[in-house]
Amino acid sequence: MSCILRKVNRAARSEIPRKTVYRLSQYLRCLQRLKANEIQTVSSEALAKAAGVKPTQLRKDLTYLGQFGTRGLGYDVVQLAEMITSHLGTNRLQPVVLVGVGNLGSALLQYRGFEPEGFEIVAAFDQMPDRHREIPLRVPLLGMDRLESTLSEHHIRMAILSVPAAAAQEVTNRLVDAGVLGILNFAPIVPVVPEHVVVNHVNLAIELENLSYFLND
Amino acid sequence: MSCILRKVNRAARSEIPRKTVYRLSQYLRCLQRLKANEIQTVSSEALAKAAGVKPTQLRKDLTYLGQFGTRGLGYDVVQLAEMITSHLGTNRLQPVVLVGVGNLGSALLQYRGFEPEGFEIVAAFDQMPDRHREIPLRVPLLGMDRLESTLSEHHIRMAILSVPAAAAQEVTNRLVDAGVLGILNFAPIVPVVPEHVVVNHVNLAIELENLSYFLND
DNA sequence: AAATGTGAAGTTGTTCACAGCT
DNA sequence: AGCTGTGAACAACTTCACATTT
Repeated sequence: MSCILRKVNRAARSEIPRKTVYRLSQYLRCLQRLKANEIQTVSSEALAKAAGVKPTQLRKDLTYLGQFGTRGLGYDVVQLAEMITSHLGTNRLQPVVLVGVGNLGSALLQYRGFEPEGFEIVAAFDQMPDRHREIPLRVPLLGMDRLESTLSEHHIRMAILSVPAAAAQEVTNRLVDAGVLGILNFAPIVPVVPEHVVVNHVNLAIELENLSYFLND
Repeated sequence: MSCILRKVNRAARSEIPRKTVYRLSQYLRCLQRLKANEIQTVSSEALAKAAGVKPTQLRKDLTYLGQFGTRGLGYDVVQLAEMITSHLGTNRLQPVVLVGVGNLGSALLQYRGFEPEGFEIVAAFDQMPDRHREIPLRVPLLGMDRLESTLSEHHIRMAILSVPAAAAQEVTNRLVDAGVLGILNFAPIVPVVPEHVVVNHVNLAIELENLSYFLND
């Protein structure tokens, strides 16, 4: 998405750099695989290779969490994983809503990869909830009139936005007014939001286009 | 994908910075909307706002393409769009394959958003092509044994990788050996590839996790 | 007057080189 | 000996200030 697009509207809670936070998530995934294979210790070199970064960068990133390695040996897999989780994880296990169940929205509902990471899509919304869709849905699909009530009922703080460009700003406004603090935006526009709201952008078409640019002719 | 993850394995073809290339795609999308609304001229301030960047950054980015604005006036929408297209677009209208038709792969096949940007998924591959899937597929779904022949037949240069982590490296090797130069990777590992191959990463779970980190408690 | 184009300054992120533990 | 931790050097990216053009 990669890349994909990102935007963070305000200062981070702590002084951990934006990009480091991002990579910590990656490290955590690598550690989880190591743990599954019952590997107990890992060097910065090995872990960095698995995460696709340089060893020095990994070590620098980890210094933001404190000192955790054993010199001459490496890092304890379980301990390091817990360490990262405790920094990243306070906000996890969150309910999320998805707004806009067209092509992409349906696709995202179909995808179950959010759940293992602690995010549950509790409801989906669409202007035409009864429109025929080719896939069976696994969450309640509600009309837009139910948006505000559902958000407040479940104390929703995060939303996935997959509506068409034309509707994105208006829907964003409603989400923000109803208390949403973070939006994962798949719409191909950049919605205007207040300072306290964070928007991360994902645009698969741009990712492909970007990839194609970097191919040699 | 914002983020989402990215990795570019080699020097860019020209001297346009990585991040600028990325933003040029965004500018192009904004220009296309302006064009659709029959707006003929746009200032760096207006276009930058639509793209979610600062005006000076937009102007600096455009510098890499040459001088195109009229001082005191702004940019010609059509002309600027063509300009950007001609820089980004040489590699577009490309056939792409998708490997790994599980949850996420199905979701991506369902999504038709690649096509307007000139990418066509010509075939999908899976280890179990006959496994029951909940959605109807719109492209041929073939077994992995057909991978190499299809790639060479269609002169495929780009692939979307959505296989499980355990299979990702092996599939990547086969893609690379069969001549694939660019991979949009949704698998939660970083595959090792030769220098000349470019991999862009997209990880939706990490995007959500990252978003959640930046919410205030 | 209004807006672009751009060198220079500032900021952020990455890598190096090596000191310091185990 | 091996590997981490980190200040310092380096590189990339962003923003500013303002000259320049229409």
